[in-house]
Amino acid sequence: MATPSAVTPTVTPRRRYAPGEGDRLRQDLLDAAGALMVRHGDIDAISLRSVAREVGVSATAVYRHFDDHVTLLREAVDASWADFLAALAAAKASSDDPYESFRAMGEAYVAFALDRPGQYRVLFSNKVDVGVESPGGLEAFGLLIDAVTRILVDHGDGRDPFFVAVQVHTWIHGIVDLCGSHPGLDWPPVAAMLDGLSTALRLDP
Amino acid sequence: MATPSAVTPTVTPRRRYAPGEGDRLRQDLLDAAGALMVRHGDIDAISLRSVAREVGVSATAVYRHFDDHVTLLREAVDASWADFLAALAAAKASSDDPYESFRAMGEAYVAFALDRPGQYRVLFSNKVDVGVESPGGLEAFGLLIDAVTRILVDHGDGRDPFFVAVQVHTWIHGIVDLCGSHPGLDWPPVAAMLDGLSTALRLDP
DNA sequence: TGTACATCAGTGAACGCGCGTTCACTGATGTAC
DNA sequence: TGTACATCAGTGAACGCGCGTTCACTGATGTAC
Repeated sequence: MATPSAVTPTVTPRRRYAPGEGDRLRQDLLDAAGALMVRHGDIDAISLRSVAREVGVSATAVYRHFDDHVTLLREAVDASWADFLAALAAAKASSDDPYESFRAMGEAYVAFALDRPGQYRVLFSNKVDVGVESPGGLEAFGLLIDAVTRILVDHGDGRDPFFVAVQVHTWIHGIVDLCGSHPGLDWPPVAAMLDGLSTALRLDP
Repeated sequence: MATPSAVTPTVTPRRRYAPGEGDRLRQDLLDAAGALMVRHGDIDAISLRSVAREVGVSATAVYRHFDDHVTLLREAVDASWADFLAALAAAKASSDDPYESFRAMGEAYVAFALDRPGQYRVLFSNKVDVGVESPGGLEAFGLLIDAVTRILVDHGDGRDPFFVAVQVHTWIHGIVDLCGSHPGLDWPPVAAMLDGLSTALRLDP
């Protein structure tokens, strides 16, 4: 048996950034933490050393850019919220029609949650003992209230937009969280579930 | 300053079980694991040593009753499913009226989830990389399909009971998971959300 | 183009900790007499 | 009632591991000449 990779090792060593470019490692670390979130779906499973390993750097190098482990994770979570918010905002702005805009938001929400269930879980299924609320979540919820309000106004529907938005959010969260957590079961198609949601909540055109 | 507890230590040492009674420690360990689930809401946070510590026993003692760490946790999760199932079944059987029975199930579901959010999370918000489906979950879902079917029949409603049961489950899961994960936000009252659910899904009398 | 050098991106050894698991053991208990 | 003893519930030290964090350091890079 020849060992063909004896000369060319499988892991090419990382090239260090040039002086002045060192801050790029900071972004690499945040990206790596995001990738680990996607893979593990549990923020507690993301160690400082695993992030460094993912980038190909020693654990000590992390301390050049972040105060400590929790600071790194906090920033990575904030970046995930920004991703999520951007996806939702783009979907919302994709149409002037309230119904199409709402529907696009729902699809973007579901797509984000099912494409990256781990990352979604980190954002929305936080630990019981977490204390602080993320501003990203509130901002995303604001987008939803706005979209629902436009539909209710269009319908001349007197329901409370906040309450209906909570209904939409709890339901859609339940759909993606259960489907994402138990992909082995044969759920109805997501599109059918979204149709069922907007019909039941009378948010159809 | 006197130290009044110098003679009577705060932690009274555990009395060992008598010969022949040793199996009782097994139940104590499962109970302790359940208590830690309630507290942490994350099965990965429950170490073998923490369960032993909770009971007041050395880590080694666990091995007299369980093969290893994962066997202990698996049995503890199974016991939690049994708890949940029993609560749901009792609520279902509490009335012959399909609507009252359904409503009682909903309230029992919510009560379980909000009283013990950690335990609920362990059961329903499993990790992304978990492989096996629990039979307890399927059995509980069977109860729900049955309850929904009775209402649809009573209504002469032709909808697919499975689909409607999935709608109920996803929604109610979303409600308790979001409310449980973010208790700091001012959600509408749970009773109002349950009313909204049965109205929107036309499961009212 | 060639070389000396200061900068600063990144390293590697070490620490104390909690973990799962093993091993040989200890000593409280109920029972037989 | 009193004592010797076998049983077996539970212990404590030890292991190798990955973790977060610290410390003193190294050596690749771009630049000045």
